[in-house]
Amino acid sequence: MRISKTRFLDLLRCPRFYDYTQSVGDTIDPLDQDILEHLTGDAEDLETLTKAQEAVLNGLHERVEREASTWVRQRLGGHTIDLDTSGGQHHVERSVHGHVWTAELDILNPTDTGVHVIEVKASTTSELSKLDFKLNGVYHPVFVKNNHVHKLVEETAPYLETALQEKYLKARKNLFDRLHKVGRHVYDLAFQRFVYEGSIDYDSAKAHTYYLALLNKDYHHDGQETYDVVNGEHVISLIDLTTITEELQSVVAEDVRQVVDYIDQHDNRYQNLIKACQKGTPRACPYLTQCNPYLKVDYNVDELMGSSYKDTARFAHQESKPMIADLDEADRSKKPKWRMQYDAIVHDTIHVDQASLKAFLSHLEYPVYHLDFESFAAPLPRFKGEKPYQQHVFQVSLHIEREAGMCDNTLDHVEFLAEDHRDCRHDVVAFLLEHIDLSAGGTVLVWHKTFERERLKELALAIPKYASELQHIRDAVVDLKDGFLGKGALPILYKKALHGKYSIKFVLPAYTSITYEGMAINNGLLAATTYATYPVIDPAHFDHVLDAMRTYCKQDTWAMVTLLDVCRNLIEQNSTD
DNA sequence: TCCACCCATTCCGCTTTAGA
DNA sequence: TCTAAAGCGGAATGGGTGGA
Repeated sequence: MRISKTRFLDLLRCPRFYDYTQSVGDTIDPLDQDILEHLTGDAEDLETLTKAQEAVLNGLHERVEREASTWVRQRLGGHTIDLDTSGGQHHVERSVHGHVWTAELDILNPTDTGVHVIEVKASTTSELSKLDFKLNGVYHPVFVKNNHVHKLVEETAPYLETALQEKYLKARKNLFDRLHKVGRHVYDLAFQRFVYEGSIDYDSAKAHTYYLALLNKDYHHDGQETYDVVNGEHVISLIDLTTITEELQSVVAEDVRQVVDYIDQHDNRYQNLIKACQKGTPRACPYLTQCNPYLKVDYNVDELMGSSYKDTARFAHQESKPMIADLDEADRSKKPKWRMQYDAIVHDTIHVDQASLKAFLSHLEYPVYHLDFESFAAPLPRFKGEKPYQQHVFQVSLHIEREAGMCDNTLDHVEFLAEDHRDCRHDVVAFLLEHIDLSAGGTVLVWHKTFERERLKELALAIPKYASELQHIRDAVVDLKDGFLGKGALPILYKKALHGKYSIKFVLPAYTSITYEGMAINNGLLAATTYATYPVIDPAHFDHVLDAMRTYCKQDTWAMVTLLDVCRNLIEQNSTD
């Protein structure tokens, strides 16, 4: 059998995976899954994209590879074999235990002194820097950057004092965990190395260095066409993982052996929900609901608020209680929220914390500006001051409610939409300052305030001239979600239709009749990808597409107007009792 | 005076949730 | 893919107490 890296990692999940591929068949084309994973993380939301749009999105990832390639040539010299060379990515394979293991090396870079092998990831150094640890209030790095290359601190300062050593080893251990955010990239590289070093292409007489190429989270673009070093930072960071991947070779060899055993054994025994299922992530096992059919059923224990996959595994598997209604008194009393959810399902109770809801509403000042941003995050920054994956706001919707309940869907609505890919930050700021007037008080209402507040902060940084005005808007932001979820041990509002969730996707159908069904653009991710693919949209349809985007964004803020009304009505009903 | 022990508080890392 | 906030639980810290 030929086993690619992706296939190998899937088979390694659990003993049962191989049997599923035999009996159920592949549920998702591995190639498609890779594209989806990189670009959106949610397969459902991409269904309406055309092939041309998919190609554009895929190209964004390829651009990162090209930048990495350019940077490798500049930094390390030599001659690179990559996407753009005749053969494309360098294919390698190795025969072990009667199977052929294959890998595609993103960049192979032979120089006079040795060979560099580089795996490019379209993710940032953010998680890498989170490995850093604190001792006595002082932060210590796990990777040290020298001459634009990150190396393990042990390779630059080998003698660490004992207390540091202990903490360091703990942080370092994450690099060996293939399910860890950084570790999975390291493991990928280690597998590439395993295959490469057993292939006919490998020349053991040469020195080999293994790098991960990531986007540098500390890079701020200078707005130029090409990516040069700006303030000592380059958009690509190279991580030297030669030592770690060397140590990982025995682990990979053991895992390869393990996969062969899984294939030979045809083990289809009952499998508990484990971390390797990657539930709730873009890398979730495609057979998750085959192993755990209860996950498809409404009101299962996975809906319990604040529960982890371990809780789900314990209830559903160990204790055979897959439904919230199955929970006994002891389970329910563990968390007030769990009891509330149980009551909502079993007794159909509707939870309303009148006092907290009143308090929330009394804090609102009118006019209330119902605000929503749509934005797009490009892996490679496009405009001056932007970082990799920085969210660029391209659309704003605003419903203005002058007095409680006084808001017309059309008359009190204003919007901004960028119709091309030029830097629109100034336009967005001008729009906000023109329409949001807080001089006589007022509230800026959003759903999930972290998002809009971060964008306002970035806009203030990008356009310092209006920093204080933007800060003023930012200070006036109130999260409508707080009126539902609240801050206490129990939410302010709950009913079983929420399924334990407070995203707009669940709240809207639970409390209103507003629906996004039948809309060409019906979620934020689709709006963002549509913006990203402007250049390939058929000009004959372009106006139609812009209309669809406007309709969607307008509906988002109108939904908030409606939900605020729902809150007020819940109070009124009670006070007339 | 020292130290073991208990309990309460704080710190820290990890996970979950939400937005695009 | 990214980010921040919040919650959780375990580890670390620190104060008080009592016995040697």
